[in-house]
Amino acid sequence: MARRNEHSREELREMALAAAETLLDQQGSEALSTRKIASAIGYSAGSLYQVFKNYDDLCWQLNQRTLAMLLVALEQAVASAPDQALQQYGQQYLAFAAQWPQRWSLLFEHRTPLDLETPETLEQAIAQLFGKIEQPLSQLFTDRSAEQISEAARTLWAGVHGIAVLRAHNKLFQVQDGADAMASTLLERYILGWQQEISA
Amino acid sequence: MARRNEHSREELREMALAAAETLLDQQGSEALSTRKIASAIGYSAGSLYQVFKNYDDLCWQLNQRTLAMLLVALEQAVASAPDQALQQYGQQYLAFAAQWPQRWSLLFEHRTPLDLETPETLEQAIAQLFGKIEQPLSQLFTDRSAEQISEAARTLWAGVHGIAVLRAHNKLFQVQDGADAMASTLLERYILGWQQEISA
DNA sequence: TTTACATTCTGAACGCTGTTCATTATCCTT
DNA sequence: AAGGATAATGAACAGCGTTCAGAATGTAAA
Repeated sequence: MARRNEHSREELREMALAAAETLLDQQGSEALSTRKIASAIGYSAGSLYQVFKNYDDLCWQLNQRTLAMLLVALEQAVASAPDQALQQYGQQYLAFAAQWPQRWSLLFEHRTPLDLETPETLEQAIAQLFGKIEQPLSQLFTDRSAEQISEAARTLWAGVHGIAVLRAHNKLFQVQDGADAMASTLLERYILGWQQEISA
Repeated sequence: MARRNEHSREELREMALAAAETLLDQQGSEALSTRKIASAIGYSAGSLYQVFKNYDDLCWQLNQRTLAMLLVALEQAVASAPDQALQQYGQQYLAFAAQWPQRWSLLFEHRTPLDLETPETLEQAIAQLFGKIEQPLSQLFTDRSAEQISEAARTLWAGVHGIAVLRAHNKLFQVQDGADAMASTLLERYILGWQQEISA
């Protein structure tokens, strides 16, 4: 038996999540399992239940880390013009989905089983993500209401997300960087069209 | 033991798929299993393997039926103006995803395990779907190349799909019909913006 | 009609999954 | 050193997809 108290609760949690991420990256979410994770850190599967409520909880915590990574990646975007900022967010999002396909997939594959609600921290992270998009949008459309800005932010993010989803799931995109161009034109034309709407 | 030859191969296949659809609609893809499907039609799980190569194959055939349904649903759209046709396609797509959430989810949840390639019939159905969107687009943008039309079709469909995905996965949409409005403005502004681009 | 063959179908088995829990092993305190 | 607390295990359970020997049934030949 492994030495008792060899690792603290927090250490065990960190080790398990790190091992899970490695396994996830290398073999995909299908190959993830409590036994494999536990074995990778020299513990038995049962021990994980001291740190995680269940397998779903483990996935939520993985997703939380992924979302934190995504937010950091989006911080990298620096642009003077607000439309450039939106473009950069879009490209960063697509790049992140391409760099961490398995972790990013887990973010959306993993559906809440209805009896468990989405953790609050996850919702906060998502709200933070939307806030980032709303900022340049409100700079571009100063005369629009907060609701309209919010709706536009969700629409544009959904659009870019849809592009990432289709790229990840199948081979609808012959050209590798087709997604980048698609997101770019989507954002450009949406903004242009909205401005047209206003001036009309 | 069940009577031999009580049902033909084709009957058995049809019964299994119908039972699977019922199970899927009522309990979701997580609850789907070979044993449950077989039990629902009075057979044992092993018998399914006379009709399906494996569970993945069963899912592919389910998805094929769902895609056929979707195509039929999109046929319902009739509009004189091409921009109205696009709007109707978008609304029909969102309506379909809302009416058959589980079947629609299975279409995209179910990832190919890499060793099996996507069935050709499925790819044909997807190509058919894109063709539908390209038609009104090419009417609106007669001076654009086929590649540009194709890219725009994929972009717009990805955008609407992204909206449907986000609505299906969580509660980012307080208002129930928020998705409809989002898809509508997405299409409208994209088209407007693209026209603006051309005239520039 | 009876026998022989061919096919359909089952049910047990295998290895996997998440999860629980009595038991064991270890540490800490008295 | 003894005893209590607890960390960790490993067997167990029910479920999963999948396989396959054997049983059950239909069909055709003798």
